[in-house]
Amino acid sequence: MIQELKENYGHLFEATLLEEINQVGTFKEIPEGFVMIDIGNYLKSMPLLISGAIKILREDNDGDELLLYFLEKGDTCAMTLTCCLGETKSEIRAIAETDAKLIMIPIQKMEEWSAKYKSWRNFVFKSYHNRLNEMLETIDNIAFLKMDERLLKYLNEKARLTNDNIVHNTHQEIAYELHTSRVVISRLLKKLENLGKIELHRNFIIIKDI
Amino acid sequence: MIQELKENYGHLFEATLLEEINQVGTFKEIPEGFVMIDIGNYLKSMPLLISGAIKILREDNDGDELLLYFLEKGDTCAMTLTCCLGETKSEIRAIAETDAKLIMIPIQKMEEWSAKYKSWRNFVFKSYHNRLNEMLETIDNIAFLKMDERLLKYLNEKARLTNDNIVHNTHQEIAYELHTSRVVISRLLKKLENLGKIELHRNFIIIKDI
DNA sequence: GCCTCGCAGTAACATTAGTTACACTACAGG
DNA sequence: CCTGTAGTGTAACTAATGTTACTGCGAGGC
Repeated sequence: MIQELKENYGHLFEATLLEEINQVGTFKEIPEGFVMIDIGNYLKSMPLLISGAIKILREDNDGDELLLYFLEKGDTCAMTLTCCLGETKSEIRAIAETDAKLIMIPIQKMEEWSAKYKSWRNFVFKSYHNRLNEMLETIDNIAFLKMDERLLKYLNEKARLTNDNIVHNTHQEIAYELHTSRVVISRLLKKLENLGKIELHRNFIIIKDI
Repeated sequence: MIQELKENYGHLFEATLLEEINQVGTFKEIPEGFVMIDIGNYLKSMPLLISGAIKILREDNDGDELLLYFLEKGDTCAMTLTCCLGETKSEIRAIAETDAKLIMIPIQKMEEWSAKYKSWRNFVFKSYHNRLNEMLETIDNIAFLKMDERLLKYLNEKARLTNDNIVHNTHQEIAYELHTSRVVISRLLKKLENLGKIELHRNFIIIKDI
């Protein structure tokens, strides 16, 4: 593990902390689609993401979903942080968007390292900072943009994440994540295709003007 | 100052920390409507709220606003925390919703106390936690609720905050905060009045079924 | 008292999004 | 090769929200 840890977090943490992480952390590989955290779960460890992408979702009372944001390499889950400390249930669902590698840290270490390592504190604060900003952007998207703009952003974000201009999703899946209906998505996608921005196929979409 | 500090934060912080806060903090009273932080500001101190309420707003490119959430007694501004650490500009606007009292802490103390006092770390983490949850709730409101439900929630929240079942706002002001138009708000308010939930007057609204 | 201006009520219409229904097609599995 | 199913395209309609335009009211300033 130490190799991947160093590569991704070496510039953030001092050697002694890296050593501690190496000792208590567990390396994990998870497959695309794996539900890492579900709403209502209690969390016993926090993840440091090495590679891949995790999508964070919110659910309403009717079970309808909404995509909040994605986590990438070098990120951790701020929700986990708050859950661990407050010992409250998870408010969100986390699903592997792609295959992913990560290191799980037992939560007791959170507090211990926060006292001991400045770099750890900074990392935790920075994670919160990033997450708050992503939440802000999500709010901007929902509140200020129309569905067609949100859709286009969504497609571009997906393409960026997977480093691939082909988005492998059905209209139905997209509709879930944007919290709307399949028909609406099909309609808007067709409009985007007519504008020459994308190319529609069964089960995948080619993004033409990233 | 020490009196109000003790009353509001005495149970959170140990005596030595309270003493430090007392030494470096500045007591401030601000009037309703005062713009404490604006978008783009750099922040040099963080506020501990003693009394009153602060509203936190987001703005889009067209200058249209959206209410994110309110801060109350015992809260601090998580955005300030992240701004201080990252030395980035503020992404939000903070306006005193009512007259308010607060203690301003120079940001250098943030890091110092985080290393020194467990209770301070917990306070900071808990603040982040609260803010993230409030952002989540805001997202829920915008994404999952219709405008009439959002409006009702807004009115009830206002009444709760000011401890008064009369909301002193024009329709236009409400429209700004919910990011819609005055006509829409007037229409929905009239509907709520017909349902017996509120009573409309010039410049204020009486909430009847809190 | 009169005038002005901000506030609120409402109609009429446009746009956006959500819903229902149905047709068509590609693909997997027998 | 046939068939079932999931995915997609599209029409027709409803609901929700946004926009424009106009009216009337009430309080403060002169």
